[in-house]
Amino acid sequence: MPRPAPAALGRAFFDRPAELVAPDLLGRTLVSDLPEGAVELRITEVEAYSGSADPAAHSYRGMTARNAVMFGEPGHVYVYFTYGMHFCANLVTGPGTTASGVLLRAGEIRSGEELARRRRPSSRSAVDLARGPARLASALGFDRAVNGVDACSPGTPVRILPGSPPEAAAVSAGPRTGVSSAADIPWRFWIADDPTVSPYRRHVPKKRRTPAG
DNA sequence: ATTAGGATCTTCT
DNA sequence: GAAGATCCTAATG
Repeated sequence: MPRPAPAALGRAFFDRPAELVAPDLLGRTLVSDLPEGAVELRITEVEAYSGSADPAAHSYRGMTARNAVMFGEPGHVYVYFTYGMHFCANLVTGPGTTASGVLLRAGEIRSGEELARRRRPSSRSAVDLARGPARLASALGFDRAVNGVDACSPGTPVRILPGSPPEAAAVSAGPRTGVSSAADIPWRFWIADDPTVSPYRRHVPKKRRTPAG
């Protein structure tokens, strides 16, 4: 007898290297089920960050208060605050507790668009609601309160529906966006020709304000 | 479509 | 003290 399909992806899915989990997340549905309401998003762009060997990963220099969740169990949500105003969200991956993760970079809102629009009034078109990692986190209502949430437990406010990933031929890969080190590693994955994928931007060091001449 | 500059504050050096 | 896994607006082609 076939057993019923699981309601959400389980721990084993995330207990693999980030660069394998990342493309496998594309095309799947992420559910944000917070008190304010539910939003569903089809994942279209991700980036893999791999613990100790990856100089671009937040975990590269060891555990800190900020990145502690990355060092825990795979399948939890790692949310960080950046540029003094934005949140971005990752899913922690394995194998084991290797402090690896997948940054959720972009997606297409499939339901709850009204709530997403309320959270992101500056987006003029629907494809822009979650086109970029901070936009995505904002559209889903992710902030500090979501950091550390287990996406694999029953009744969790964050989960990934199994769905079906895209054909390998539809997946593109390239260098990660906005990273200053290891800029050559092609660990950004996206669904080719999808309008919700964010534009690639190379890292540019921010220019300091010049006090005088 | 592409570019440039500013916003804003946590985090780690 | 300096940089940052970014976004917005305005100006320009």
